[in-house]
Amino acid sequence: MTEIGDNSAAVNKDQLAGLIDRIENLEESKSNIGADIKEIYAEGKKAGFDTKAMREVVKLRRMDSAKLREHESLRDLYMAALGMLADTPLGRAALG
Amino acid sequence: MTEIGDNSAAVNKDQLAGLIDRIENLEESKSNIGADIKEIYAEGKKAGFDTKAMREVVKLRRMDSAKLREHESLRDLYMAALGMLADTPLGRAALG
Amino acid sequence: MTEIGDNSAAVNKDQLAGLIDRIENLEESKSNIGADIKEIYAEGKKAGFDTKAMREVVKLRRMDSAKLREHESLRDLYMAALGMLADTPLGRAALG
Amino acid sequence: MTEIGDNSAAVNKDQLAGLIDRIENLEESKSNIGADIKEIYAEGKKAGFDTKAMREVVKLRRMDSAKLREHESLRDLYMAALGMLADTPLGRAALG
DNA sequence: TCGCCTGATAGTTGCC
DNA sequence: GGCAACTATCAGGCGA
Repeated sequence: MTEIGDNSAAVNKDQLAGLIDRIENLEESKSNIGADIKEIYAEGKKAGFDTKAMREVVKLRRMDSAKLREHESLRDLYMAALGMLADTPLGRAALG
Repeated sequence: MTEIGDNSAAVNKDQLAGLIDRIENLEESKSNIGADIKEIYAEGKKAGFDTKAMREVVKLRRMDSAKLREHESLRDLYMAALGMLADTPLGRAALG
Repeated sequence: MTEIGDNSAAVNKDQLAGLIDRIENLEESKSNIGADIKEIYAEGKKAGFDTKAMREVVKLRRMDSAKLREHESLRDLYMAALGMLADTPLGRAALG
Repeated sequence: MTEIGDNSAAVNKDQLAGLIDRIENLEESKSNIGADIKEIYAEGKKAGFDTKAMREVVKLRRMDSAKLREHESLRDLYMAALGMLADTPLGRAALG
């Protein structure tokens, strides 16, 4: 066991408390932002937009386009292997 | 308060216990099946398949195709509105 | 670049189909069980039980066996790791 | 049949772009905060704290203020609703 | 009955 | 590379 004298313990206590405090503040901010985002989706919904589609747009835009295409290729390959690439726009694009 | 005599209380106790028991058994089965599914994905991964793509295939197959196309249309419409439908297979399909 | 050609699809086709099939079967079972559970709640409701209360019983019993234990072990671990904090406001707050 | 034509896209285009833009900005903030939090944990680690224990402190403090309260109110509600069960094995298990 | 909101589940990411 | 924590999505229940 390392020796924990009063001083070093005191230092650590304050230090730890400081770290925890900073983390908790940041987490609260993060949480507030989450709420804000939620509100915007709600706003979009009231304006007649489809929330699910909005979310997917955001997701697609966030994805690196190289990764995105790789993922799509793979998925389409699997779909093709299952004989399911017939009559969707997606399927046609992949086959084209 | 309704009057709850011993008999009626007894009946209800057993009945309730039975219901709860059946529910808990079913929930356990459900949970086991979840674990089984997880295993199959792991198996697929070991066989060299991309798990993420597999999941999306399952998801797409599960979706009612009418709903799926509606969702895709909407998403593409939004993407188009944002000027982002240029150089992906997806985009070309939607524009085509 | 990975080669996305006929052969790679051909080799794994049956295997993939098998995996997907097994997953879909399990998902269906799971879904059926969900329906069964729902029925039991309905049955309980017809028998005069309060559905919400029933759900709470199930939830609470689930928590009691899992989460409360986790909570305790979490607390123990925390106390062991951070015993040095036992008499600070922070420590008291966390332990209290 | 819904009309998917130029006009519907045109009408909402700016509005949609605005919403998406706001969301993306917020998500970026959120993501930055996440990075900040990560840094603080790293800082704590360098200072000799156990990261896992730190995370547990944060988690526990979060639980203490939120979940434990919920757990209690759940239990109260359950007790009120099902007081009739107070002295059955089931009841004792749930209440115990 | 519809919309909202919470709780459950699935998916992703980061750590070991 | 597997495992565990966290996040985001989805579905079901509740209240208006």
